[in-house]
Amino acid sequence: MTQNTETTSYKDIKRTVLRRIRSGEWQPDTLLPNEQDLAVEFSCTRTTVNRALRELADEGFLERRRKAGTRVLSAPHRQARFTIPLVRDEVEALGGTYRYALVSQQFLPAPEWLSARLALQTGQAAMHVRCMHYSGNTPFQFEDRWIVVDSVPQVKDADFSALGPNDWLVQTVPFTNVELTFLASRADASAAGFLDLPEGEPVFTAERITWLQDKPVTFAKMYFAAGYRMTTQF
Amino acid sequence: MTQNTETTSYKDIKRTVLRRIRSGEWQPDTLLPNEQDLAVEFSCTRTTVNRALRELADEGFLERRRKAGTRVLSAPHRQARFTIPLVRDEVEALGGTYRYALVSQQFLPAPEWLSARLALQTGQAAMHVRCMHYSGNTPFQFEDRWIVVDSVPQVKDADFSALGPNDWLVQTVPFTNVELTFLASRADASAAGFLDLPEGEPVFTAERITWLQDKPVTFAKMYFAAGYRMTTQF
DNA sequence: CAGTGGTCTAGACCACATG
DNA sequence: ATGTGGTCTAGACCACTGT
Repeated sequence: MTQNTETTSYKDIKRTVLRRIRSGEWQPDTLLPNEQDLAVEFSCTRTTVNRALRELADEGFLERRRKAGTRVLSAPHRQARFTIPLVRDEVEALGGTYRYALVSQQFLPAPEWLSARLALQTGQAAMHVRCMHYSGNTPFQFEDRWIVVDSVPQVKDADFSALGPNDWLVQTVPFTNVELTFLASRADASAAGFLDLPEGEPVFTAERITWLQDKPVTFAKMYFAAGYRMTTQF
Repeated sequence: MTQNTETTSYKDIKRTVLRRIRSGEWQPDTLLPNEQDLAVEFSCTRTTVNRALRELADEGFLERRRKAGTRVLSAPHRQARFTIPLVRDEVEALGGTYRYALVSQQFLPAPEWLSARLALQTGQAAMHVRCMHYSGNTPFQFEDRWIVVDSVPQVKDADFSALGPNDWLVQTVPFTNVELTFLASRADASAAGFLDLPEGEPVFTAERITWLQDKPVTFAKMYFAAGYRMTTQF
């Protein structure tokens, strides 16, 4: 029997199981039939059932334990997954027209706080870029970014007046590790000015540090406009 | 050949591949050998290699396309995964001693903003609970929660003086859907008081709405203490 | 067209946790 | 002690897509 005829595939099984959970047929805490029985019900091998249930467990819907069996999770320990879209995509998804503007671009020795944060040598060269992302003419995000010159020598000749530093980096250097942090900060004078907020206003802020095999590439701080919410459903 | 002797398992393969990526042996954009060749290298079946590579692709390290092969992702489109731990666990993970305190518990008709948010009938009954979570004697989180009585009738007799409403809910009602939102808000008088902040201070805030099969169960707003950061690495 | 990953089968042994 | 999920094998056919 091949898999593209009327046979049940692991995706069909996932769909069916999910439907039973959402419809309430399998309430939270319900113990599912074991893999062998489900294999009979779906007329496929246990391997296929196993894959379906394993993925549903990965996604946080089921809990599986040897001997105890598989049950519907009542209080999903599910991880929240936030897609971190590119600013442009996010603006357009909200129905706006994306516009980029460079604020300043300057070649400087890394300040002490940055050296400490990224484990740089004192006074290592860095490119400091500040820029704005708009939705139409409404400020959407103010970006304050440092790029480590030793890790990205090409940045000395880069021009960020048309292409944003994030897009430029993605095209130029790969990276292997990312640390992403969310916090609430207070708008300082420049952020407040660019985002058109009173100074001291709460601002949702994301910090992103990127490495290429243990070499720090960039540190970016992104200040979002008033009212920004980061939402996920699961 | 069985899988627990010295044979390579899919986890070994994942580890090895990840090591090669992180060490730079397989730079971003590198094309990996095909599954058959890797199966020979690791002396296992293609099925096993497939599982390892498939999972690494799910986790955002690789990109796989038929005919084109498998390559190392240069700019991972990876989703950020935030584990949302229970407050108690989070406090203890940071080395603190967790302490809970009830602030107020009151049986009220749902206010208009809540009815709108959860699609309730006007004036539907709700339980309003406010409480504090401490790390030692330091405020950690202020929680402001509404529980929909029609969805959770038992809440009429619940007593939140010792057990927090979140723990109580987890033990009492299952839920199937969650919406989680992060934002930066301004500390109002009561949040500021409980968190020991100046009024108007930026506060990292999480909102959580929970449903059981389309019936809204609870709305919770959690205000974190000053300096709170939510971090993930990937 | 041909090469790559995607999936399924049928069977096996094993690890683990519960009763 | 035993039932459940966890994993592997060996082989097969298929789906997609780049050349």
